[in-house]
Amino acid sequence: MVKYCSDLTNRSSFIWKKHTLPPEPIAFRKISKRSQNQTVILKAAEKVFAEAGFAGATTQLIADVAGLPKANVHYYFKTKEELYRRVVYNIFDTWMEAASAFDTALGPKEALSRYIDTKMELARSHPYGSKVWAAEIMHGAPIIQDYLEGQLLDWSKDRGQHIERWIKNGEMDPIDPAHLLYLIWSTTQHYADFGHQIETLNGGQPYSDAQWKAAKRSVKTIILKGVGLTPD
Amino acid sequence: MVKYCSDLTNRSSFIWKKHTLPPEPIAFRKISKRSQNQTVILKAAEKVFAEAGFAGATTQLIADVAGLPKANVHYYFKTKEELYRRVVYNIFDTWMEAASAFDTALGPKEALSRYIDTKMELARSHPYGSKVWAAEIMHGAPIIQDYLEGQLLDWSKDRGQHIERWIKNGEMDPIDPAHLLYLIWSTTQHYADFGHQIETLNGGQPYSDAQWKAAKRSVKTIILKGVGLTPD
DNA sequence: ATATTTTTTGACTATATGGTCAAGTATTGT
DNA sequence: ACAATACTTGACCATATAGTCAAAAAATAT
Repeated sequence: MVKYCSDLTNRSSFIWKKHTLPPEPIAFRKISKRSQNQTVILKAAEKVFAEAGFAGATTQLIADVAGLPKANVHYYFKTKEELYRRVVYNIFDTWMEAASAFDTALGPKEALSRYIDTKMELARSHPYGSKVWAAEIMHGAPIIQDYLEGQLLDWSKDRGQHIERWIKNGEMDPIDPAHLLYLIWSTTQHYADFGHQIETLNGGQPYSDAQWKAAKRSVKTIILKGVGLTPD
Repeated sequence: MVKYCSDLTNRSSFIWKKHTLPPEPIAFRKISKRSQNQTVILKAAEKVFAEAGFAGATTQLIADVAGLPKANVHYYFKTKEELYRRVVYNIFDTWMEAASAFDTALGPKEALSRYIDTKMELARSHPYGSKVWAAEIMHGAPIIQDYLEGQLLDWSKDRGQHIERWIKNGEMDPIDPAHLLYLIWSTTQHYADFGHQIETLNGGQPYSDAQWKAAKRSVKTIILKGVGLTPD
């Protein structure tokens, strides 16, 4: 895929007076329009898929949230399924990128600690993505199955081997690596997927910065101690 | 609601030859037919809602899974939403019943240990219910919000106070009770909600009895050690 | 036996929604 | 300036589906 500029660049947020300012480079504008609209639509779609599920998400609602007419959404994404695919792929990419925080060059304590932190931050910053992912898996991973069997399996095996090495070296207590990973995944994602429940039990208030910090600390403390490491 | 007999009794599993066997008591049969069909429909609905989501679940599919014509489903449950409500209420009841396994009369080790065991067993025996619950919360708890603010909040507060007492008595390490509960909920439910992912990472094989046992053991080990208790 | 109530079921309807299209507008290339 | 390309959008259509209904069958009561 060719990329002329970052999707994050959003030059349309400026208001250009006609003919009073120099035109942008051609290639830039050409791509910008597409990628700009696609980004807006993808963001809206992620939210709507998360809150209504695939079947409950209507292209009309996605269009409304994106602030575009429905036909325009279909201009950029042929079908609702294609749009959904793109959303799911983006989430998977984000997650795999975060997975690199599990850096086995560091010791178990640092590696696990940083991985948990990263996952918690992702739960906070990408709650919609997390929910879409959860729903995708719960429905049998119709779209992402190949990736599960490929990249995710490889990553899990690799990290599992490092964990087993640490255990053999006496750097942490013996535990089945798979269950440790599941525990980390589930706990961190819970703060996104069940954010509504947590908010309700928090007196209807969303977590403050301090509460997020405390949550991260609590989760890290239990898990690290749980595998025989000493949290700071 | 009047109940003449348990829903679990299923006398239709026998094949009665016409006029060769004595008829069942009238009151029994009258209710039996209703509750029997309702039970079948509710079970089918739970599965379909879990696998397709509320919007994706069609009454036709629910009827097919239940082995009945669609109109018959609507005879027992006026609307799809009513059927969904009943499914969600049943799940909540099951969960609150399991919540009593968190018996604070026992010490922290036994209480937590049994609660985790019970939740793990529930994840294994009621995976569909768990998924429906997860989706309900992820979509903002449109149906179950009142129960979250009532029963679940009360239960959590109560158990939280007991945990704090244990901590004060030096029976376990200091930890915010809310995060401990979330960690237990998320981890145990993960084995239901993300069962598909776990199965994929398990070489496409569902967990055997031994694997479930090992999973329970691993989860209990990490959590108990994580709060300063010594697992067996 | 007969009346009454409950259950069954195919056929039907109203509506919502994914997707199309063609006509128009804006942008870009020469 | 002009042609070509890319984007926009209201109107439209085919289909799927929640829910209805009436007529019949079965079960139950008297």
